[in-house]
Amino acid sequence: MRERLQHLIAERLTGYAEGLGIALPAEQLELSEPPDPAMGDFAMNLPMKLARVARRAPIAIAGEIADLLRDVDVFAKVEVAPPGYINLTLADYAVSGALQAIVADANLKLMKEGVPQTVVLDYSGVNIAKQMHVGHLRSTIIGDVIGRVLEARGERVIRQNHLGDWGLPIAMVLWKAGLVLRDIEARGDDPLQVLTVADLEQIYRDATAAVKVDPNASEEVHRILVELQSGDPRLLADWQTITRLSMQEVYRVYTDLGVQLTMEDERGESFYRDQLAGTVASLTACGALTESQGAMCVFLEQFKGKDGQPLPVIVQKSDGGYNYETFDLAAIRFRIEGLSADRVIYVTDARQALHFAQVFAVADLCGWTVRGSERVALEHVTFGSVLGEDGKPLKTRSGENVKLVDLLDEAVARAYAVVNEKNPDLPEDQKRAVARAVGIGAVKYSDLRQDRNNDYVFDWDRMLALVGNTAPYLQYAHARICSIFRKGGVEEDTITTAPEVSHPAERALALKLLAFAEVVEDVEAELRPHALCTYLYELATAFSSFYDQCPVLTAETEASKQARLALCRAAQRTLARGLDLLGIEAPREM
RNA sequence: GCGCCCAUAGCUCAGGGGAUAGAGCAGCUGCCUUCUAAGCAGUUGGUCGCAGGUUCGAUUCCUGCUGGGCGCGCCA
Repeated sequence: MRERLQHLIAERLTGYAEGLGIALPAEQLELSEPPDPAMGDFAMNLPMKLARVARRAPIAIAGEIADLLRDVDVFAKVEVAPPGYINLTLADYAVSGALQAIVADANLKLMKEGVPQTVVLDYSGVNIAKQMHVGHLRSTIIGDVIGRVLEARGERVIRQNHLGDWGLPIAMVLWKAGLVLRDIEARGDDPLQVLTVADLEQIYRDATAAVKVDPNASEEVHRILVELQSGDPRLLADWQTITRLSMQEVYRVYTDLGVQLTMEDERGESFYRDQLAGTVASLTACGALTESQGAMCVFLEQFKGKDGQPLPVIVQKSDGGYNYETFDLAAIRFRIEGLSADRVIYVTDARQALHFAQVFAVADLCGWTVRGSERVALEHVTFGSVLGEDGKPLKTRSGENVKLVDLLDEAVARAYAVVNEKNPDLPEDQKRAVARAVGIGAVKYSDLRQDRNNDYVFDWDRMLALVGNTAPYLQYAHARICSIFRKGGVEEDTITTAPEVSHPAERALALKLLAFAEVVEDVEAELRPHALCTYLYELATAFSSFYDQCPVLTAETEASKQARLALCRAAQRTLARGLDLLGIEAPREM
């Protein structure tokens, strides 16, 4: 709607602008919301911008522009307000018609025009032999929302779960896990049944403790890493077991969270093991490599270290092994050549910003990102850390952090207590389903609603809140609409009436609904899910207010009832779709 | 030392060159014989960290400072 108005107004004012000697592109027209809805539906500050170049009073220009817009059909009211605003009120038919056009589209006008891009989306990136704790939530759910939004816009998304499955920590676990596994096999048991990731974590902690005090142990672990990476069959078999054991627990969490990653998306560090030597060779071929202190490095002038000297990107360690720089470089090549990516998005915490900036620069340096006349975009989508009560980021492997499964269990338990109290007549299995949707939704939303760049201190009550600006508030609005349909015996798919927009609350709701597509566009452009949360909260607020003031089933006339039902239908579909983009369920009853 | 991010109401956060800076929580007042009160309506609460600069206009952009977080050679 906003975009259509911009073009319409730009067209109308072309002649006027030319008179002032100014070109007027539609995008340059800023249409904002007036501070008070009573002033109008849209506000334009163009007169103040023109006043500068025209060297005339803004208010006079506003008056002239208002006169030019006054006879446009879609405007019911065009008013000038000091110091130089023009407030526009749309005709009811225009609002209603625009909303009807959106609802007529199965995708609510989210799909973009043009050829889809292939977007490789790297997120979650869980570590093997480590339980997911609250710090792992962010990459997983922010990445998931980005994937859903890109797909809704029509892009082809290839998800990649870059597992931490081939580094030193794995060697630590393998070192101590061998005996445990032999023991289990001797008893004829299946390790996948009897071992848990918590066990692996304990093994890891024991190993790190041993390595700390014993230099021989450290050597042993490094030897194991080399043997694993050179294909020792026994170690590989154990590694496989540990990986599957870890991932089976990860998938339980993904399922709880409604995260769309599957085994097909698993492309961990180990996947690139046979491409590492080739990657280094390719760097040599492009003349980027230098040896320094026994390690093979790429030095980039733009990155300086503490001493002010250029910082190396180490791609092969002095012991001949590879590190995560090499894995990421190999992954870039694979994603561009093997997966035909037009764009690669990394959803990783902000602390890795330097790492990715370096790795991207190396890829550019060697021309890997050039394809024909196009350049493949490599983007790091950063996010802040989850901090402990001391204000420090949660340590990755400390083991004292709140486990994700515990957080989700608690969330569902608290939600169940509320469902049980508010809606005791609901069948038991439905109560459980609602509790899951509400509890998990609350956790995801509490993270997503905040700008991703900010750190936050982990807090149970904040993450599990069920009132105020939370997922349950949005779900509640949705459930209330469904309840109207249920009580009224309404076949919602058969609604074809135009929505009603005469009451201020109806109008506010309708106008909010008109903005859905542009918000999703914005979320896509900036890769910032919290903008969608903000919008959906405002939408739910507009609905709740409408719900309070405008009876639907007992509306004064049958025509009004039908038109309000149409408005409800639009709100319900938009809320459901918006929640779906956030990966949050929208129960029809709660 | 260099680099990145951050500072807005008691708390948690939106906003981002333009009209009286907005929500949630907490506090106070009303509203359930009428579509789910997980709600609605109202109200209290702010020198937008400090100092300069650009601009008709700065909380928003620029510079400096203060205070926090993070990163900076063989962990990932």
